[in-house]
Amino acid sequence: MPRPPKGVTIADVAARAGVSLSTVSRALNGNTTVDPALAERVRTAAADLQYTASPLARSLVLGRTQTIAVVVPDLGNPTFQAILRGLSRAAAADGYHVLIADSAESVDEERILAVETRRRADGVILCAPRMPQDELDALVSGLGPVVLVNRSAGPGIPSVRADYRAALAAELAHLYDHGHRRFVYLSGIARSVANAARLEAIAAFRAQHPEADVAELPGGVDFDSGAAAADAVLESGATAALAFNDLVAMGLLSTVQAKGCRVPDDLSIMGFDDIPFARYTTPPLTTAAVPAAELGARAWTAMRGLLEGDEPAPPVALRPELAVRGSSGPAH
Amino acid sequence: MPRPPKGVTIADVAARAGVSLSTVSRALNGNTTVDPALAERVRTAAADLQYTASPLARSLVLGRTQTIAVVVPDLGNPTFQAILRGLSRAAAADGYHVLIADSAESVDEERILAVETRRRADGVILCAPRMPQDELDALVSGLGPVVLVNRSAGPGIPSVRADYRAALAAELAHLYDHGHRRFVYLSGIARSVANAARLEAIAAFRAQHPEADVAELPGGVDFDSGAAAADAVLESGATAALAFNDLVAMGLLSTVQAKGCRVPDDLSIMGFDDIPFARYTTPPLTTAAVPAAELGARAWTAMRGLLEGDEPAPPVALRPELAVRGSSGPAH
DNA sequence: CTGTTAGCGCCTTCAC
DNA sequence: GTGAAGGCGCTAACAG
Repeated sequence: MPRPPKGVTIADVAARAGVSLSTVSRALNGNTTVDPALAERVRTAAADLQYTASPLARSLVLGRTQTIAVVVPDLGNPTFQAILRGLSRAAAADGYHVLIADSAESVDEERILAVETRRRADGVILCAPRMPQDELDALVSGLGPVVLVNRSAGPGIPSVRADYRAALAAELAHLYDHGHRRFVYLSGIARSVANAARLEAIAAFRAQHPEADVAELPGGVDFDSGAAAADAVLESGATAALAFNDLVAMGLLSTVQAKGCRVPDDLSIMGFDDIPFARYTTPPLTTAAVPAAELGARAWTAMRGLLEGDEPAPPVALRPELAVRGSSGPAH
Repeated sequence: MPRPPKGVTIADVAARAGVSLSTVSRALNGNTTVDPALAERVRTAAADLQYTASPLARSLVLGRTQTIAVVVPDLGNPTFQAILRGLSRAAAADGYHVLIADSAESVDEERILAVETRRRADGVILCAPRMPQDELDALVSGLGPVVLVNRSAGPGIPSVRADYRAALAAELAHLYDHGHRRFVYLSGIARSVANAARLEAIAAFRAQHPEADVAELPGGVDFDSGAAAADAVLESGATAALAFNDLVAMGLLSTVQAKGCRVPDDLSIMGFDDIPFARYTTPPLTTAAVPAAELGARAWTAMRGLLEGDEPAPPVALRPELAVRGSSGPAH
């Protein structure tokens, strides 16, 4: 029902209203002043025919698609889902559509998809955590309107990110204040910027608290990596474990408990991200709440600015808030 | 780097190769037989100029966009995320792009978005669990290629769904076989088809086992609704609770345990969906594993068939598999 | 204020 | 096999 019967074009409307194509175009776009009587005739004709201008034809002539592309490494990752959600709703509120592309964690695909989707959209919002900096720089340089999520690349490119460094620093400080002196950090992907930021925070912490001991344990990004690290964590003698993200923390939490370790009495565990289920573990997971949906919304805001010809927005760094829950407590 | 400097058009390629526009078009599309030598010249010219045909112009003249639209009620819902993920990857494998639209749980928006995105895409895949059947029928009738997820609407409209009825029946049977006779079902949204399917399964179960008692408790779809139902469940005297979905089950699980109820000894709890975290609760949640990603992939397959002019694919109903984990056990 | 004329960039009959 | 011309549906100069 709600669709134009076959292919009603602007010419049909013009014919029915007894005016020219341009008049229809103008009346419908409220562009130039059109005689109110004619405008009305056009509008009713359009309504009768259920006419809507073809977005394709419009895009071609206007040079803009009212669409933005979003490239993410994995649609299955809760963080990107939240970003996408915030982004999508913010863009929709401004009448923009969202084209998504899942690179399946492949850097090559990320590059290809960015270029390809760019041609169907007015700009691209890029989440490319693993792409080497030089490749990223090269990519964005020729891409037109780009907003980076959790990355940066030169002053002209807006970037929204979560301040991982500050967040991990807050976690460490919180634990330190509660008497913890021996920590273990389960690192994520070694070469990611997100991991680098965590390491910076750790380095600063070590400098500030020479008596504290922060061990690093290589790991992955998922539940299983956390589970796999359980023995090593327990053997380390640490009283507190900081995981690269909530999934890792949950894997660790679940596994150490199964081995008889009491959380938080024997071991405090902190995650990172505050994915929806973090509050539902037993005990609920203490974590740094990354405002992913807001990150997405901010990414859109920056993109909209670019599209409207504003100066590139300054980088925004959202400070994750510490969500203290049951998985962390004082050291014993 | 990887982008055409400004706006390289087919004419530029033609000029550089010393041929006509048509030849370029043909050579690049491998359409008609083109002199191999010329074709090669065209290809190198195109490569030199980094030329790629404008998808917009192509879409306009060809009448297809190589894009499909997906309308979901909430991008934040793990089930739709999984569907989207499977869909997106399957479509990408066939060279199609995905335009997403989040209706924010609004039926009105669903309708509007479906119509609107349809014009920018070759077809739309619709997840509209709450839309009344008559509205749905009216909507799809004029929409062109449509595939429905977890809904159906007439023989011409392909539909992929999870067989919720069979799945809940399997859950009930499993519990019954383990000695349970008093059940409580936490219903989801009353008017949803997904809930109706569950109720059918319950009705059949009651008919088959008159001695069993299945109480219904009205509820919602999220963790909090499950938590809120905890007291009522405990007071009901049931030995097994079946939740509308995993979120509800997790809320219930967490809350009854906090009240001292032992799971599964005092109460067996079963969820529905098998969202990624279901296996990570304590104890791990028994649930019916809805193959959401495959549902998405199948939706794409059906859509591709439509796009290629095949007969509408017959409805597919994927039978969720029972994932028996720690939250369920024999009745005591 | 309105109609006519060019394109936007591409593909596809038509003649050659 | 190749080029020239027309048109996909629409908007933006131009006249009038």
